[in-house]
Amino acid sequence: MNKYRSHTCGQLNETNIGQKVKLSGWVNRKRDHGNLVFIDLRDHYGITQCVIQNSDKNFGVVETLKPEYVVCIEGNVVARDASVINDKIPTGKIEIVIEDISILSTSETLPFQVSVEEKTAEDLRLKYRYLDLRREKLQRNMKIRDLVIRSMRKRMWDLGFNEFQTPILTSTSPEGARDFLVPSRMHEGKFYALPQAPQQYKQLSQIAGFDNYFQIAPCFRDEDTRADRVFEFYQLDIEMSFVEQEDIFAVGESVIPEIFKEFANGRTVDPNIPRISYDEVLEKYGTDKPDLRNPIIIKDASEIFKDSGFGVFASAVEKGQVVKAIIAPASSDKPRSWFDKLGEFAIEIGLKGLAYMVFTENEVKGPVAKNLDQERINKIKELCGASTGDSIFFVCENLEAAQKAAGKVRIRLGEDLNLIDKNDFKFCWVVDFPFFELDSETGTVGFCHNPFGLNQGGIEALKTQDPLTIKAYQYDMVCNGAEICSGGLRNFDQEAMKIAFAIAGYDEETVKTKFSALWLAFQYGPPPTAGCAYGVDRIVMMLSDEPNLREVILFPINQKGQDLMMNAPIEATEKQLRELHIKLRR
RNA sequence: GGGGGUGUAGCUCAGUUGGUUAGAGCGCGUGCCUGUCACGCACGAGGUCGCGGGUUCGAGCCCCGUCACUCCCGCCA
Repeated sequence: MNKYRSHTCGQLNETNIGQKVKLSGWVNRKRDHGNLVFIDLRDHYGITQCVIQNSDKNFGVVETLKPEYVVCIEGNVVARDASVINDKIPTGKIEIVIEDISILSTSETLPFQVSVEEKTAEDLRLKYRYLDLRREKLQRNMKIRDLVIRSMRKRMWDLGFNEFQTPILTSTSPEGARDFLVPSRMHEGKFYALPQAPQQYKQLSQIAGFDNYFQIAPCFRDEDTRADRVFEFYQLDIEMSFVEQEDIFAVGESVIPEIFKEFANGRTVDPNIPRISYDEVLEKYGTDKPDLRNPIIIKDASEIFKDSGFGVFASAVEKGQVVKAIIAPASSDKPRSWFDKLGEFAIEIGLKGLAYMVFTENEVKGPVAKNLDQERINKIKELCGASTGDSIFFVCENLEAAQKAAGKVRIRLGEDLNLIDKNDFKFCWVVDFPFFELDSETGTVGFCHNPFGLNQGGIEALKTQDPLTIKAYQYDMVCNGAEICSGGLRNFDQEAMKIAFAIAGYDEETVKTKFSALWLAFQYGPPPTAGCAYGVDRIVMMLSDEPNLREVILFPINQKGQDLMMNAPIEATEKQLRELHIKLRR
C-alpha cells in the first residue's frame, strides 16, 4: 500500500467488505447531520461514501472539510444497510467508516460548483479549466478521446502502418489557410511556419520508401474559429504508396466506422458506405457534405416548369435558371404559419421566397398549384415520389445558387419534420471533386484542393479539356453531414504537374521556389501515392455527442483564440523582441 | 470584415406598461440535526443591473455609443 491509497474511489464493492483500505481524492460533497457526517470522496475513477460518527476522534477534522479539499482517508469497508443502498453509483452498496484522515490540500470557495453539472459561462469555464475538467462530463469526454485515439493507433498499427512525427517548426506553404509564423532568432528576418497539415512531409515519406505512414498529427491554421473549428487540431494523417482510391477507402472503412461502432454506446452505424460523386451530391442534397440520415432528395423540375402557366418560373427557366423541388413528407396538416416561417427562412438564406404546393386529401393547394395544369402537377408529384399528405417546395435560381439553397431547405425540413434519427451514423465517400475552380474574387482558375493532386484523364485532359470540367482523384468522407476526412491521389508525373500549375497560373520558376522540396524530390523516382486525413477532434466530438470542439479538448482556446487560463497570447518582452530582430509598429 | 444572441449576487436565472428598499434557487457564513446521498431546518452576509452618455420628475427596463462572451456568414487548398 502506498502512502496515499490502496484503492481508487470507483473500485470498492461488496467483495471488499471487512477490509481496511486507504483512499485519496477530492471532497465532492459533505452532508453534515450534526452528529453524523457523510463525505463523498471523488477521484478520476468514481465516488465512494465515507462516514464518521461524533464519538470518533477525527470527527472534528471531518466537520471542517469543504468542497474540493483533497484528503486521504483510511478506514474499514462496511456493508450499507439495505435501506440506504445507493443504486446510482457502483460503490453504492458499501461505505468507508473513517478511522484516520489527513487533509492533503484545501480549496478556496469555488468560482462555480464542481459537483453540480450546471450551465456555466464559457469564459469562466475556460479560465478555471482544471475545475471544469473535474466535472463528470469532461472527465468522460476526455476519457473517450483517449480511447478513440488509442483505438485509431492500434488499428493503424495492426494494418501495418508506421507512425512517424513530422516537424512542427517548418516552412510556410503558399496555398491554403493562413499560417502561424514563428520568428527565427538565428536567421534575422526569416520565419518558420507551423504546419497546416504534414502534407508535403507525408508525401516525402513515401518518396523515402516508407510504404504506409500515419500520424496523429497536430495541425495549425490561423483562420477564424467556429464551434467545429479551432486554431490547432489533430488529424489522423495517412499516406500510402502503390495504391488506388479504393485502397485508401478500404483502410478508412476498416478504421473509422469500426471506431464509431466501438464507441456507439447504443447508437447505430450504417454499414453501407456509398460513393457519391461531387456533382451528384450537389444535385441530390445541395451540399458537398450530405447528411444521409435525412431521406429528402432534391429533384430538378425545370423541364416541367418550362412553358408552364407559372410565369415567374417559366421565364426564369427560359433564361437558363433551374427549378429545384424539395419534398416535405407528411406536412400537409402543418398550419399556415409553418409555411410562412419557411418563407422567412428562404429570405434569410438569400432567396426571394419559397413557392410550394400541398397535396391534401381532395385537392392540391398552395401558390404554385393554382397556376399549373393537372398534367404538370402529376409530373411533379411523380418526380418527387409525393403522395397525399406531402408538400413540395420550389427554389428557382441559377444552378449553383439553387442547389445550395435547396440544400439548406432540405436540412431545415429534415429538422422541422423530425426526419433525422439522431442515434444513427451514416457515412459516405464524396468522390470526383473538381480539379480546378474559379476564384470568385479574381475570376482566375486555381487549384480546388492540393496542388499536387492527381487529375482524372491525365495529361491528355489537362491539354484538351476545359479546366473547369476536369475532375480530381479527390475525396471526402462525410458522416451525418460533417466532413470528417479529406484526401486524394497524388500526381507524381512532373510533366503533368508543369501543365497543371501553368493552368493555375504558376510558372515553373515559382513552383520550384514555392514547393522546392517536393519539386526536387519528384526528380528522384517518386512512387504513386495517395492519402487522406481524418479530423480526430471532430470524430471525438460526434462520439461524445457534443456540439462544440471545446468539449473534447483538454485546454482549448476561446473563440477569439485566447487561452484564458494561461493568458495567451501575451506581449513579448523588449529583450525577446530584440533577439528575434522584431520591431513593433505602434 | 459582416449579421444574430447574451450580459442583473460567487454560479444559474427571474425582474410586468419606466414607479417604494432589485428577487429566487444553488453556493457562502452562523446555529441546530445520528442514515444522508442534490440531506433537512432556521438565521445571515452578499449588487458599479458590463461600461459611457442621453431622454425623463423617475431608468435594470427606453434611445445612442462602446466593451466582453457566444453562434453564424466571409475565410478555412
